[in-house]
Amino acid sequence: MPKRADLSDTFCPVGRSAELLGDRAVLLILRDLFFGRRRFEAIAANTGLGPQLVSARLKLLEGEGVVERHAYQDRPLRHEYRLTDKGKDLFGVLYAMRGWAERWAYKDGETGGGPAMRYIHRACGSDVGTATVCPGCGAALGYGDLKGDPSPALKAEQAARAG
Amino acid sequence: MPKRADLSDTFCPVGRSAELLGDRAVLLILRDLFFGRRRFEAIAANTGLGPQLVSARLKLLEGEGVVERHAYQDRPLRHEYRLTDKGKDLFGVLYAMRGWAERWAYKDGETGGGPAMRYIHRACGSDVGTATVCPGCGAALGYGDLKGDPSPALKAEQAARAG
DNA sequence: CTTGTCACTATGATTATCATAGTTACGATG
DNA sequence: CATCGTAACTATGATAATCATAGTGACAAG
Repeated sequence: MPKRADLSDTFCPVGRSAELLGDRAVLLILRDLFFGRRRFEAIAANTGLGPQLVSARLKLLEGEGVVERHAYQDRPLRHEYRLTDKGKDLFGVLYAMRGWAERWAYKDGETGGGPAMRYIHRACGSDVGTATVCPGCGAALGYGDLKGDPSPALKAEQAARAG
Repeated sequence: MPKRADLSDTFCPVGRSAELLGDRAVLLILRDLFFGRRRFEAIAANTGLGPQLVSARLKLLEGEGVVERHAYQDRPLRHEYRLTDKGKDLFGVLYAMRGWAERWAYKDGETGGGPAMRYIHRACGSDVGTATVCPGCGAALGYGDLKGDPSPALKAEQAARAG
């Protein structure tokens, strides 16, 4: 493609976010990072993206201050990727995407009755459904407040991709 | 690009959303639709996207049931685009993106002190900041509950693009 | 000293994107 | 009645991002 117009200097906040988030690969990598996958190969395998794309996007995310490269061993030198505070704060976006998909993107019965991914409010134990506020205790929900529980179908899919 | 892997049959809800939302043009068009721009030319002008891209993405969004084409006059025949209920339900995603950008994507003073886009809770009049729950009355916030108020800088930028 | 793992980089074919220009249908202006 | 203007597109060609596949470097284990 030709060089796309730069949105990083627009005053519109959605435009600024779109510059980073309007990209399939970025979204999938962030999802995996939130899911706890920190290693390059694990991310590449689960997302199905080629190593070149994963590499490019992780560099981009690092440059944006959303992700940090961290050596987890010295001999041989190996790195893992972690979300920074700025990165963790993107949880609201991914959680909203998940909520929308749970409500609209599945055929009846496709997930076996429940959601593809259940979230439990750690503090009170309630299943929060797709709400932004805990239906049990009324608290606002952020990353860290929630415990994800993938459905059997989702778990099987991920296991298959991990090879 | 080569044909990218299809994510519409993954069990991961973020993956399904990413198939649609992991695209700059889609995000910008949705933003404009939420902002009240319904006409093709208005969207093309404000987003800065070429007519071919706008056309392709509106067709995609229509096919996904997110947008509806609606004739607003007969002679000559003219169409406008409106969000369906499924489309309006994407507000949470765009709102989360806006919140993240307001918190992280601006340099100090760049917006003149306040947010680039203020949101007021219609029911109680509170400025909601970037919260998902009204800080004034505690209600959960959705599209329709909020009244957007662009900062002078953002208003000027949009006026300039409208030509 | 061959095999395996991890984190990448290199290469080449494919195709989406952009900028620009053109089209269709109509109404209004001169 | 011929041109101009507007809205909503479609057509064309150059450019560049993406994918699949293969290869690299550093080390450890067998």
